[in-house]
Amino acid sequence: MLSERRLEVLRAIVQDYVGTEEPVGSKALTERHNLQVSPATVRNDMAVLEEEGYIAQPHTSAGRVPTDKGYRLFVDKLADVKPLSAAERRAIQSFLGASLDLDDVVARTVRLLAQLTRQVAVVQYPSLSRSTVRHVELLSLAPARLMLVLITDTGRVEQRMVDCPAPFGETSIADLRARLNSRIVGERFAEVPRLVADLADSFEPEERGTVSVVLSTLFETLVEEKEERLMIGGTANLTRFAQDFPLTIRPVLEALEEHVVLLKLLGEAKDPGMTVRIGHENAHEGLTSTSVVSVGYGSGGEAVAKLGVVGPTRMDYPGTMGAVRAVARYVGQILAEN
Amino acid sequence: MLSERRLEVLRAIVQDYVGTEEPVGSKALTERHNLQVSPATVRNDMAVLEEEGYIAQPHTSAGRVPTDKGYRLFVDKLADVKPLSAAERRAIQSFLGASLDLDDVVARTVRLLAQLTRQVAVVQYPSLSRSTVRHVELLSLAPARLMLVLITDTGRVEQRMVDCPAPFGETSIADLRARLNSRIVGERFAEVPRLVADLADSFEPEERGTVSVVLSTLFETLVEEKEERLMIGGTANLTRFAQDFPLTIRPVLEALEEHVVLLKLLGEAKDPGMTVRIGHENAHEGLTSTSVVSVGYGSGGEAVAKLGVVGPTRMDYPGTMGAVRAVARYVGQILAEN
DNA sequence: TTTGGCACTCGCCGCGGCTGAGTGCCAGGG
DNA sequence: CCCTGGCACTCAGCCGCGGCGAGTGCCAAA
Repeated sequence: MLSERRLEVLRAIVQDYVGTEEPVGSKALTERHNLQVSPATVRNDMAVLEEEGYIAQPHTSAGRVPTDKGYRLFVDKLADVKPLSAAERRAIQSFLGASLDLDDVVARTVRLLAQLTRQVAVVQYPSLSRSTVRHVELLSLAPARLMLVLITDTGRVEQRMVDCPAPFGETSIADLRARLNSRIVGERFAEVPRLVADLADSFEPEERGTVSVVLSTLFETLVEEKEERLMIGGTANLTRFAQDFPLTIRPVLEALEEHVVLLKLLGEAKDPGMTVRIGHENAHEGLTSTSVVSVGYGSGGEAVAKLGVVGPTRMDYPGTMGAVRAVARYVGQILAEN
Repeated sequence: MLSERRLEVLRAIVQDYVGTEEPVGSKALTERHNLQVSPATVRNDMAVLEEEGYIAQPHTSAGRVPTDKGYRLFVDKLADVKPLSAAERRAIQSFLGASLDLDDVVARTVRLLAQLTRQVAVVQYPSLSRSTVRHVELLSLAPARLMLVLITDTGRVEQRMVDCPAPFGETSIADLRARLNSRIVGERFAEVPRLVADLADSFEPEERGTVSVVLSTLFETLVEEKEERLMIGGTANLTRFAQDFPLTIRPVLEALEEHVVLLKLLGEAKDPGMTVRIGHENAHEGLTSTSVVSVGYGSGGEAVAKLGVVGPTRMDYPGTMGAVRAVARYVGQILAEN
């Protein structure tokens, strides 16, 4: 177990390094933080911290830099989430308050988060399986062609074409529509397949085939494929780390374009509260020198999706966590009002 | 007017520079292209070309580099669009062929274009005002709350909430829905406001207010605000120009995040065929060192939107133009089949 | 108009020395 | 036992230097 002062030294190292982006030495530390001890003592402490793997030197005779393990300790034990300033909160409220529909909410949230944290923002659309059904609509576009529209309580709208094996009359459509709605409105999407499993049985034999095709294409595609969408923004912020540029930024941009990767990443954060994944804790190769701060959000009590930011491991964790959490809360509020 | 050989020299310079990314000198030119003249002659020609502003030297005693004006001449007079290889065409077809719906088509197109050109791809969603109405749907979500869903012939679906001043009965909704559909199905969106202007008049006085609110919120928002959307991809390709990195890439990423800017850019390209804007021809400041190759696409004869790529002025114009044109054609085909 | 020759320019590269921040170690003192 | 000041050592980064070579412009001859 590390002594109180050594933890304090680690905290100081993290703070200074985040601020200056340069390896920090013992002398600078004692000057910038009033540690009440001499540089020599700090040196000894740093030697111990290095021994334990919390910090490292880029090369001999340079200052120290926190390791992933060091950041982890910092985040877990040494840092508090920094609340936003009143001005920032007002900015959030006025910016998100003017949203028109779900697409707009998501788009604005991404911009806002990128701006507040000066990092790359990622916002997942409210997940279907965790939302409830507000309305189902069936439209006949052509004799054997239907369009199915789903509306969720979070305002998300999904539609899909369905090609029927045989023409399907208007009255049958109305019938199916009514039955679908009466069965599943207010239910969670995850429950829908179960709830409508036997729906085809109650139709005339010659219509049964069509109904079951509609139902299966429908729920398969909606639940499985279109389930997860997300929007990212603020990629220009990546250029702020001029460091070892092309090498660092390339794999990150590539990873960000792979929405599947990001969704998996967000999905792995099981904690419904805030999750911070640091450096190599991220499974994906392109993101091993970045940290991901994510949190669930949703209208009312439950989280229906996640949002967060991706930035260098050398980031301002307290500030970022504060911004992410605050934005998540306001978005939840906006969705609930909808 | 430049002599034939001087044009040939310019073409050779552009080709070599695009290939090597390094200023090209007179000797290298005569070696790599069989110009049948000596380096000294080429030097004289280059002096003239520089005089005329087609090429420039980064610094004394270095090779020459094409200017924007040089690229312009190259594109206009010296280059042919390079058709794709059979393999590439097959790739396009199989990749786009599997698309499910419009979102999917657009997403796949972006990926495809980015991959083919190894540059940043931009695809605009089919514009509403240039599409025709396939179907209009009105749903009652709550007594005084409607949802309006528009489906276009290109498969695009737009929805919007409408808060009514007073409750609106089911039969009235059905009535309005039927009248709307009978009036505007098959018509262009741009015509819709005109076509339904007098629709409210035919309703009972007490419903008139609601109907007109529905119509106005509706068409205003849809036509004006949600008109233009686009998707971009392949930003990781920006990292291929390691050159003066952070400075170059930053403003481009910023510009790409401003969809409004890109839409304006695409909109300015009046030519329904292919348009190439080189360097400073792009009004936006962040894009003055990039070129934009864009082309309209659409189902059937008319262009309903644009797609293109953004890359460094030093790009393979013939190849890029070939890829952009080919992709646009296939996308049009896919949309027409829908 | 083209060509070979020639002197000149100047960015790039590798070398070597200097500097200074930072370290590790040690002996002395609370 | 822990802290402290002192001291020698290390090494990345910076600067200036000289040589190299690709490339140029000019000129006189064909």
